[in-house]
Amino acid sequence: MNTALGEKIQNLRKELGLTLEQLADRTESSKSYIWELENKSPPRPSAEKLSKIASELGVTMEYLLDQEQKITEIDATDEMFFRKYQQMNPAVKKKIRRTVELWEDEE
Amino acid sequence: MNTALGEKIQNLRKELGLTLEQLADRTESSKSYIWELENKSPPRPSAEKLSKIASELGVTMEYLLDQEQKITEIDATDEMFFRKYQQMNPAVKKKIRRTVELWEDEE
DNA sequence: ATTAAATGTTCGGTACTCTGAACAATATAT
DNA sequence: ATATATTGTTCAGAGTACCGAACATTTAAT
Repeated sequence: MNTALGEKIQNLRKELGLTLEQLADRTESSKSYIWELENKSPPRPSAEKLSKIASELGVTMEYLLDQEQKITEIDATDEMFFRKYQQMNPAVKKKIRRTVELWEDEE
Repeated sequence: MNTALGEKIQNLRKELGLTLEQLADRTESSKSYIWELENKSPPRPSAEKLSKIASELGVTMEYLLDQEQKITEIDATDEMFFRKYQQMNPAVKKKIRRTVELWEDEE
């Protein structure tokens, strides 16, 4: 059985191409526990753990917890793009920003 | 002994003129537990509880937890970039996304 | 000054978080 | 096809989040 929180974590983890162990290491967790969060019900992690996990996945804790789909003006595709962008290293980010500036006025 | 999180909760609670019992009732907690959070060390509440408490106190979980940890605050520059990106028309957005994908693995 | 009401504190117990280590499955190489 | 490295899954147990109920202190009233 799968919960909303578990699905979100798993989706984000895979988007970032991380294994359970990698995410576990980066969040001072065990991989068995990350697995439980993703697959077992109901996951009820500590605020500390969830904070680290959210941070590593590039989202807020609120996003992970929000049961009902948050009604936000942010389009899902854009959001995914932004997460991906955020994870990139500063030099590449800068390059992207400069490039985008060139296209700023394009129709 | 008092921790950062405990102090923040207590300060906010008193600012709002709430008793332990009132805050407990509004967050599906017991007053003894709220007291522990405020006064005992180290407080390590579940994400669920902290979410309700933060919501009731009118702050984010991140604010309550924020101290030395909190690695990935959303960078202001990134956020500005994202705003700009969102305003652009769909065709250009797509072009940007494709470009970024190409640079995804760059050093 | 006494009493009652409201608020805060302590404490024992239950249920659950989180771990390490073993086991299972899948991917990758030879 | 077989071996081995990588990733995912299960599980027993240590430690603690969280509760209810008793106890203590402060506040407010008479």
